[in-house]
Amino acid sequence: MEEQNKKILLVEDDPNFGTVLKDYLMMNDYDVVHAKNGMEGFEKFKKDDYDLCILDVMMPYKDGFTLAKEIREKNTDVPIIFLTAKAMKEDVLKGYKVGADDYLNKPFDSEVLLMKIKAIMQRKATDTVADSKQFEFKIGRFDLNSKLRFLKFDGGEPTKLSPKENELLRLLALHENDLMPRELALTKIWRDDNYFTSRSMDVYIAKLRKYLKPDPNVEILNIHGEGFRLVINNK
Amino acid sequence: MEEQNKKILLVEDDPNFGTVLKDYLMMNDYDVVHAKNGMEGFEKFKKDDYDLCILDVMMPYKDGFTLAKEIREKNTDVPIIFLTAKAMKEDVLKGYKVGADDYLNKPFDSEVLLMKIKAIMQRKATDTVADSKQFEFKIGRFDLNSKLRFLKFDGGEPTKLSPKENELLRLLALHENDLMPRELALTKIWRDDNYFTSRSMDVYIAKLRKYLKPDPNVEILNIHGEGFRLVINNK
DNA sequence: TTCTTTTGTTAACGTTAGGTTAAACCTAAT
DNA sequence: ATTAGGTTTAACCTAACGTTAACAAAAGAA
Repeated sequence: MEEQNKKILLVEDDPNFGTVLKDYLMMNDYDVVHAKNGMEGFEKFKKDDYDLCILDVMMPYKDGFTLAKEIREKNTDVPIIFLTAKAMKEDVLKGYKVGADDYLNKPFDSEVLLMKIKAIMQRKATDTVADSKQFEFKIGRFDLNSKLRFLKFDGGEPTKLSPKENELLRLLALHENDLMPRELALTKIWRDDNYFTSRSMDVYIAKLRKYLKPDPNVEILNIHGEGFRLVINNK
Repeated sequence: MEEQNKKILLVEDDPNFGTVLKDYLMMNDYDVVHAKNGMEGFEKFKKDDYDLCILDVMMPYKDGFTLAKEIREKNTDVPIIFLTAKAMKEDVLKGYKVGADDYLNKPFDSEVLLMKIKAIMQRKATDTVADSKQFEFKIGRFDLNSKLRFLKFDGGEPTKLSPKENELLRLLALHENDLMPRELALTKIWRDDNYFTSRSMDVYIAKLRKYLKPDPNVEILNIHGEGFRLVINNK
């Protein structure tokens, strides 16, 4: 389904090589942002979160090492791979000192780069813990655990929720007693707002109402033409 | 505080080069054990815990790749650096597939090697903290010893586990009652995430469920599209 | 009112993920 | 060579999910 692709920041001043490399990476299911020089690279880096940076060493205005240092100041963890034309020892050492994760001499084999990327990403795979977001909600007599995707009534047997059910209920809970605009759910969960996705959402609202029936103090109200409202009557 | 030196297993068949390298590393405050071939390398590896393995690829009796595979069966986490005379692409790819952390072509500069070692150690320092020392788990009425790879029920006869069975159960136990993402197991244990490895993992889940059957309070639940959850009902 | 649009609900369908068993495939050890 | 242990691939089946259709009921507009 919607498995998020890994995001790569590629900073390479040679437009031909840069474009070819970008296309190659994108063909291999990476989201690539291509910056043409160090300045632009840093701007783009600040604007978004990346899973990996590939930096050319020799660039006008701001070389790869300087850029890497700036990146490291903002983020100690992003893996960095350097690309360099010459195989100079000083450069390699300098690179590792700045916290490089790997090093490649141009010209290099693209498959090798791909393997290195994979290897590096795998190392980082442990850090999935990052978002200790909000996963647990109290909804009347229900408990929603949106990480493990289940709904418990009075602490009894948990009901399993499908991804869509789960996301939708979570969105409603996030807006408890308030309007949850139709459009919000459609763009966030269905990633598209048209007649069919809208109907699909209505189907899911019906499902959720069924799940929530056991507690008469919990209901999902419709606000015609606007969206839905999860109300919890606690007297 | 007595900071323990890092322990390196160096497997290199050229006696001259091996000795020089060993001395150089020891001068830089590493504890180095030098094995002269793959066989000996594996023996030494089994006898002790190492923070890093440096393996020559071309060796008589047992080449570096084979050795690496055996090492990986015992330990999924030790960093491995390959040394090779020729810069063959196939070799490099093979190396990364076996789970190499880095790659060096002979002749190489010793300072470069040192930097690579430092870089790798640093990486491991951050992400190995949490789980590296955890080998024993209580799973309901079972005891899992993931170092010796066996599972005991009620303290009775231990069932031997294969490396994959063991690693998978360990990962599940590490995330007890919580989600163990599919992707995590695939990248950490299978080192690749595709249709087939995913199916392979499912086969192992089935095996584990069989092993765990004797205790009805222990089960592996699936969270569709996300992963698995080892639940232990202790009433 | 009557017409139109939006929402409620159920059922059917197609697709994909997962459960399980067995066979095929290594590769190290005999 | 043969065998045994471990792992992958194949095959078949069931469960889970999401979309769409169909029809009914509300709500709002005319």
